[in-house]
Amino acid sequence: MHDRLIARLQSVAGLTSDERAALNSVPHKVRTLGDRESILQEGDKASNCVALMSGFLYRQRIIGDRRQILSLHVPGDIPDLMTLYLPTMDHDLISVGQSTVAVAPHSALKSLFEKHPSLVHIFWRETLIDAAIFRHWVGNLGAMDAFHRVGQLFCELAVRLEFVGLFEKNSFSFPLTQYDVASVCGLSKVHTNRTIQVLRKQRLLIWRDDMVELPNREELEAAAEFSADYLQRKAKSV
Amino acid sequence: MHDRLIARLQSVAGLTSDERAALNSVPHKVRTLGDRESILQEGDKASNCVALMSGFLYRQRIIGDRRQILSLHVPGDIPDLMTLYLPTMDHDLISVGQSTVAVAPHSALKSLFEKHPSLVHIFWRETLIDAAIFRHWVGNLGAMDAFHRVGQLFCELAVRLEFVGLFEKNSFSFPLTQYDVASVCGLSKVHTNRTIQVLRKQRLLIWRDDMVELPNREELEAAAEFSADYLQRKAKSV
DNA sequence: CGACCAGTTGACGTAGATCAACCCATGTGG
DNA sequence: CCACATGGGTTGATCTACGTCAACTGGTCG
Repeated sequence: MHDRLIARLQSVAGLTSDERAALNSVPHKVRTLGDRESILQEGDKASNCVALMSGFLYRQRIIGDRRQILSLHVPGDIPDLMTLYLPTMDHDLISVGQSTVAVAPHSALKSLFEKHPSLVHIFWRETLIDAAIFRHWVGNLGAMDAFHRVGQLFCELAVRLEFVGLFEKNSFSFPLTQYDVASVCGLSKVHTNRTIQVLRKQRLLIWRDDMVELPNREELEAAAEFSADYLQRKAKSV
Repeated sequence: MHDRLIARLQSVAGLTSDERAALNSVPHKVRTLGDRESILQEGDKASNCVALMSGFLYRQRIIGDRRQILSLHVPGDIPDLMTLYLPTMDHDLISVGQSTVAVAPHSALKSLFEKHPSLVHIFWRETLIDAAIFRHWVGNLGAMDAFHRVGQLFCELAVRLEFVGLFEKNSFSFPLTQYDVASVCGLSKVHTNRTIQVLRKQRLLIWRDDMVELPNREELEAAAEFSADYLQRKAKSV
C-alpha cells in the first residue's frame, strides 16, 4: 500500500514496525487514471479498494438534472474503503486531472486484518473521519450561504492536504474547475464564479490555472467560520 | 445491550448464538430521557456509547444563528458509536419526546471486540451505513428542492423504522415538530409548513399530533424520487 | 385566566438560479 | 497556418424558490 497512506496512519494512530511492514506487503497494483476517468459507478460491486497516491478523486451522484459532488479526496484517502462491507456502490468514483491509485483486493485487506487485528481499528477510524466530513457538509449545505460554503471547502482542503504534506507555501495543486466547486457546494456555476470573485477581492484566495494559494489562511478561516476540529487533527501531535 | 439492536444486527449480519450471548451480557445501564434532554454536547469527551431503545434522538450543530439537525436516530441505532475512536464530540446529541437508551462503557465494548473479533466488522458496518445516510443527505441538501427533501425524509424514516418493527399500518410515532423537520431539511419552518401542506393535499402524508401515516407509500417514494438502496436493506433477505 | 408554543397564513424581500451573451485559450482538422 | 469548435471563465438581466416578518389560531398548562 502506498507510502502516503502509511505515513498518514503512522502520524494519526502510530504504527508498530510490524504493522508497517504488514501494510507495506499488502499485494496491490498501481493504476494511472486520466482526467474524468471513472473508477466505480453507482450500482457496481467492488472487490477491490483503492488508495489514492497522487491527484484527486471525487464521489458524485446524479440527482435529477444535476450532478452533486459528495466529497473530494486527497492522496492518502481510501474513498471506497466502505465497499469492504457495503459492496454495492451508491455513487460514482471519478478521477480529476491525472492521478494514480494503489488497488488492493478485498481479500488481501481481510487477511491483513486477520493477522493484525489492531489495524482494523485504525482503518475503522479512517471511515469514521470520512463520516465526520460528510456530517460536517450536511451542516454546511443545510445552514450556510454560498460565501461560507466555498470558503469552508478551501479551508478543509488546506488542512487535509497539509496533513499529507501537499500544502506548501500556502499553495496546492487543484485541477478542478469552478463548475466542480459549484457541484461540491450545491451552487450554480455562475454564482460560484461570483463568490470566488469576492474571495479574490478580499485577498483570501488566489486561483490561477491548476494552482490555489491561500495568502491569508487565518483570515480565510475566520471569514468562513471554519474550525478544523471535525477533521480530528489533534492526532498529529501524537 | 438492547434487544432492538441485537435483533437488527441479527437480521442484517446474522449472529452466532455465541455472539448473541456476548452482546446480551455487555454491562450497561438503562437511562430514561425527557423531551429535548441532551445526552452529549459539542466538545464533550465520551466514555460510553448509547444504544437507543425507544423514542428518537437527533444530532445537531449550531451554525451561526441557525440550528442544523445532522441526523435523526431510531431505536436500534448507536448514534455515538464513533466516540469509541473519535472521543471528542463535534455536535450535540439530544432526545426528542420520551426515550430510553442503554448506556455501555467504551471499555466494555472494547473487551467485547477483543473476545469476539467478528463483532468488530458488524459494528464497523453499522458506522458505514450511518456514513451512507450522511452522504445521501449531502446529495439531498445540495441538489434537491424543498418538496423532495421533506418527502425523502419521511421515506427514509419509514424504511428505517420498518427495519426495527416500528412502522405498522403505514404509520409511526413521530414526536418531532415541523420546526425540527425544517432543521433537518435546511429549510425555514414557514416554508416547511407549506411543503407539508402540499404533501397533505396530494394525500401522501397524514401527520396529526405525534403520529405520521404514509397512506400511499409507493406514490410518495415516486414523488420524492426516493430509492432505499443506500440504506442497504437487501441484507434483510439474509 | 393569561402565557406559551406549534401551526398556519399573507405580504414582502433576497440569495441564488437561470438565461444569454461574450472572451479567451487550447486543440483539431483541412 | 488558418478556420473553427470546444470548454472554462466572466458578465448582465431577469426570474423564482425560499426566507423573513408579522399577525392570528387553537391547544395546553400552570
